[in-house]
Amino acid sequence: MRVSREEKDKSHARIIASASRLFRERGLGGASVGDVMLHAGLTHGGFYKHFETKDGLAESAMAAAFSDFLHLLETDNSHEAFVTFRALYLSDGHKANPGIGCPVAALGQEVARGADALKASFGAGVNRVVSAIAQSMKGSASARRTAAIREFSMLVGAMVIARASDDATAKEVLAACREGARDAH
Amino acid sequence: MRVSREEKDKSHARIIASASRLFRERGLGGASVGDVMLHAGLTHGGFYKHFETKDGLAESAMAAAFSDFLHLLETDNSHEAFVTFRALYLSDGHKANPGIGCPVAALGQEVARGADALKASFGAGVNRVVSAIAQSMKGSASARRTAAIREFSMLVGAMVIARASDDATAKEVLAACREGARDAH
DNA sequence: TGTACATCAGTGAACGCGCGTTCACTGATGTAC
DNA sequence: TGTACATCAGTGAACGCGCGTTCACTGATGTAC
Repeated sequence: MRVSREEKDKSHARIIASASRLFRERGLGGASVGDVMLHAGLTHGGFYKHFETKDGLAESAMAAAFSDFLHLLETDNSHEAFVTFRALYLSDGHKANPGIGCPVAALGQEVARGADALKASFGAGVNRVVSAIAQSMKGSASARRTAAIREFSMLVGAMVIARASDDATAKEVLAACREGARDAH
Repeated sequence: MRVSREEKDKSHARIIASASRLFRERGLGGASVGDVMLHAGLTHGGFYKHFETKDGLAESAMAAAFSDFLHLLETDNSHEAFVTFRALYLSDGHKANPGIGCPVAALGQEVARGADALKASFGAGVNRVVSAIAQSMKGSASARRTAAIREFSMLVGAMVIARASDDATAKEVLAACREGARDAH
């Protein structure tokens, strides 16, 4: 049965929120359209009233994931906020909950094999992260940007390595990167 | 028709080499058993004379990928060899050719969602990389190890970000990490 | 404001497709004598 | 060394399954008068 315009908008938002989480948890290929719709409280057939293809959903879901992920850093650009952000990034909680964590550490490799449109919007997300981190640093604009890129690269790499390894290796990698952070400040 | 024991061993090696490359290029889910066998010059049906499941192949292929990838670093532990290794890692050539590159940057996220057995052998590969990098560094054993972990994390993160982004962002990220490397030495 | 009708969000069955895996078969290899 | 037979690597058709997508249908919503 038809639902009101308002209800449709709510469904749309639920579909994106569901996809944003499930894609990060299971991968773009690991979460089906049916899974996403079920999680949004709908059935799979209605999906195409909201998106033309699964790829279209992926793009919207990724943009939403970057916005969620950047919320702390974009609303508070103090050095303390960045220290908190980095500690959360390298935490066991982040390792265990990719669905509400960094989209780069969760989806980067699948995006790398995806369409150019997806990479373009992913690159825009990366730039938002780098700019937000650079805000909280000291030095010239270009030095801050370079440092922010290196810092973010280390965070992403550490989380990818930790999630893909046995527990002992994961613990050591996260601890080593936390230590490095302490030395640098 | 049956082939000789020697021919079977050659087939086995070709299947692993083919999988090692195709998995890194297309992902574990993106390269089918049929693709791998075709690339090895065989037909799909014979696969199960060599491996019990596709997962079993993934484990063998990943071990082979780590060995290929570590060849330079494990045969020459000089500081110069490491500088070369890092320059190659952050090169456009590595970005464009995941099939013959770092297995962590290519497959980490899929391994993270895989079975514990896969993560254990992946973690062993990570430890080989970290040990090899640490060999080429200065300082106490534990300081070298921590520094090696941070260095490798940065390399992996930079490559994941570069491959998943638009060209301009990718270029900037690889350049920033190359610069950081120069500063540190 | 009421009424008649067109619209369309959501449902659930169905589609074609590619996947991992199984299987009957072939014929050269390896082995027992 | 030669022969007869069992083994088994490789082939290609077939399987069941889940996927993205399509479609006919339903009935409440939105709109024209």
